[in-house]
Amino acid sequence: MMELTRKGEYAIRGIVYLASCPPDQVCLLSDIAAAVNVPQTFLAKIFQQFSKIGLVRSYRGTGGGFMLGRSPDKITLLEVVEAVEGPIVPNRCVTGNGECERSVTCNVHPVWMRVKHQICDILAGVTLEELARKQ
Amino acid sequence: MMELTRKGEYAIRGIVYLASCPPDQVCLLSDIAAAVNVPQTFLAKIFQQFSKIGLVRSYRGTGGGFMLGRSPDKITLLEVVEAVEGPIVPNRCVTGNGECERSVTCNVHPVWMRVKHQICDILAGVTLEELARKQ
DNA sequence: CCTAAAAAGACCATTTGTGTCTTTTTAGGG
DNA sequence: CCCTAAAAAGACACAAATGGTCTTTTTAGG
Repeated sequence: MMELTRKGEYAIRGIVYLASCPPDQVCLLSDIAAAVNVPQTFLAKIFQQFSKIGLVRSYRGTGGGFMLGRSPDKITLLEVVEAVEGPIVPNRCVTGNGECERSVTCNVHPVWMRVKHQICDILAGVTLEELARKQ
Repeated sequence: MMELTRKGEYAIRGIVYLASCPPDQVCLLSDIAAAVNVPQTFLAKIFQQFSKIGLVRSYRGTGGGFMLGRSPDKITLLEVVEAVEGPIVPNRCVTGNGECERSVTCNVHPVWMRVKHQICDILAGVTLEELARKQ
């Protein structure tokens, strides 16, 4: 359980690759897809989403491609993951949209809150710059 | 993402209810299902699984039903969740079955390891006894 | 214009989730 | 020894999510 989907994996691979490129270099989708071993059309979908929220910038036409929307040390892993997988919500109880009438008396509720916050803290503490840095 | 399924939710509700019953009381499946508001046939499936690994004990025939397999302070939330949802694995990389040829060079890998351990630590620190305790 | 590239949207197959239904086994009580 | 109440087991079914592909459209450079 608690598993990232392929989409999530591919997204991370793709955007980390972008982060590892020289700043201001426009990368071809086909190059990125080949480099990180992800189906190109699938990665296209993912990057289109990212582009809408400014995580990456896209350029159309000849010489087009993708680059990061911001400097890699300003993008956290949490942002990337949530952009592609939706918010980190271990349990329906903690979504906060009133779905759970048991939340008042439910002892499990605070446990999931702790889980959620721990995950978010960890992911928010990692930037693309760190992930792209060569070992 | 990272979301518990209904099955997981139902399982927790059901087994926490069992934990809140007097020890050695055999509970009717129909009573449990009604009390925690879960489809009876679905809960049956879940408890059958639990019974196989000793998390609950089942009794057939007249006067049959379910009770906890062990004292509630000896059962952790982690056990319950993993029994029903499978192991806590945020990423295929950390499953350890050699699927990820990138793990050596992958900077994301250790992050998911941290996530995994944090979740397990939290869930392992909570027992059914605590969850069943009235506030 | 022509070409290269991303954007957008339709489409589709497979898997997973969320159950139900039926039949079988087991156990207790009269 | 039946009868009944209960769980076990297994087949079935439908919906949603996952993991893509394909085609058409838009955009930009030369």
